[in-house]
Amino acid sequence: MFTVFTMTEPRDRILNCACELYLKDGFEGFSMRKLARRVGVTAPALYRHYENREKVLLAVVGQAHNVLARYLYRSLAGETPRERFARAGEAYLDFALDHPRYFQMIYSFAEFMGLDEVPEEVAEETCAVERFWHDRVRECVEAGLLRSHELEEIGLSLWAHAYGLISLYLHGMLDVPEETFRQMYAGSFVRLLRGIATPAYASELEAELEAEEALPDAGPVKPAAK
Amino acid sequence: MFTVFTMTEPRDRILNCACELYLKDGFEGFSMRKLARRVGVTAPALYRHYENREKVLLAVVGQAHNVLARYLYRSLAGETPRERFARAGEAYLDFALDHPRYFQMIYSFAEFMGLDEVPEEVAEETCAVERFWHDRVRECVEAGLLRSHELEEIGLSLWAHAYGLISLYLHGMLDVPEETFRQMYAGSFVRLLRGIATPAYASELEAELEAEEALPDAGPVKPAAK
DNA sequence: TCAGTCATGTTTACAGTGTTCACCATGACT
DNA sequence: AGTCATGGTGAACACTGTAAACATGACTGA
Repeated sequence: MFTVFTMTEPRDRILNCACELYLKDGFEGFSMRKLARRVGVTAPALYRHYENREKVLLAVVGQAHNVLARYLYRSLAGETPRERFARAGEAYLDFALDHPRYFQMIYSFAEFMGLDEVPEEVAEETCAVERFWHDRVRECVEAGLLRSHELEEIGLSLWAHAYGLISLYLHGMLDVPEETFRQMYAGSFVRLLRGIATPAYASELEAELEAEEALPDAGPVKPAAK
Repeated sequence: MFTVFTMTEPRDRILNCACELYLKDGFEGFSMRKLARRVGVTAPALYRHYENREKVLLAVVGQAHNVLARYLYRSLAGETPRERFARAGEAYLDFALDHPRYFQMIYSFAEFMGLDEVPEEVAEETCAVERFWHDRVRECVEAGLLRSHELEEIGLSLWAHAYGLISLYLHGMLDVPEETFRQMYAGSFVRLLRGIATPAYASELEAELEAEEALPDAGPVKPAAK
């Protein structure tokens, strides 16, 4: 028995194919019959392993969250709170640009399925992302970089801002090339940062901005990340 | 001929019913046969007036944009740039909370339909919203409230931030009651505002914040709107 | 060895979808 | 009176998600 594929549990084989199919055809093009063909089986067989289409896609959302978690986790390799913070912002962007369909899936699943409540599992995983942001903020508050007022809500501001920018871009509302968007993301990040930074850190950012303006074309793209 | 309804063009009757149906059943529940029943006609008849389902929904997106435009337009009644700016932020929020389905439709249409390009008409109308924000920002820059650097991108920051917050809330990711969310929106708005305000306006905001903290429960909910 | 059970598949079927086609009524204009 | 566009109909096609009934083959206990 050297063939790994036939060894894998049917549930996992289906999930793998479901991810492939979703990433290729998107939500609209995802049908149980197509999935079955890909798995090499007829459609009703899938119902032995997943209750229905919704549950299959729910599993795909889980995968999407796993991938996001890997990206975010990597940012913890940063050595200072400040660096971890900046890297987390980049990681979130990288995830969204590398896996746009996963990004959309994470946030639009309920909308797509026509549910008016987000399923428990999804809500939990989303909550984890929120906590991750919150931890990065708390660290920076303790390091004297960010204001301590409304600690809870600062994380939300950052999250919403990043999500909003990315979402508008992915929805095709911005109509700029990817590299340009990365710069806009970084720039916008700094603007928000100025609003939540302690006076000390804010004036530091200010200095970086002025230095950048002195040599406008050669300046660093992401001052906050340095 | 006193009956207005039978006088209206069939295209408009269909559009009206389509809006009703979409607002009631959402995207997932929107079918041509249901629409036909509502109009009082069989499904194929609809194709005399609209090329296909996509075009019908495109018309609904147009309606959604009209409603948004009305909300934004009202904010122009503000007497100073600063007030118009604050009112625009409120109007955007009001629209989203009053018509969540329209709000989602505006930004998720292409995603829902499985298109990878946003249709021309939608792109244009979205562009108009962006310009509206841009105008509010420009006014405030000229009035010495907002920094003049990166004028273009400041509008984007504001738009993305507002969109992100609202979108997360509507997707059920925030799990707070509406009134709480309104306060979070206002608070987050001020945080970003601090990052894009001129030093003079920023210190003014700072003063308001401190005043609010002096009497934490009785303070105004939206200092930026006053 | 044999009967039984369980996991996993298949075939068939149903109701619903978007859309097309061939056909038919009606009312306006030549 | 005849023509023609307008706006409707019913039947049909190729899909969809999903349920019910049935088949098969591996594993188990007697």
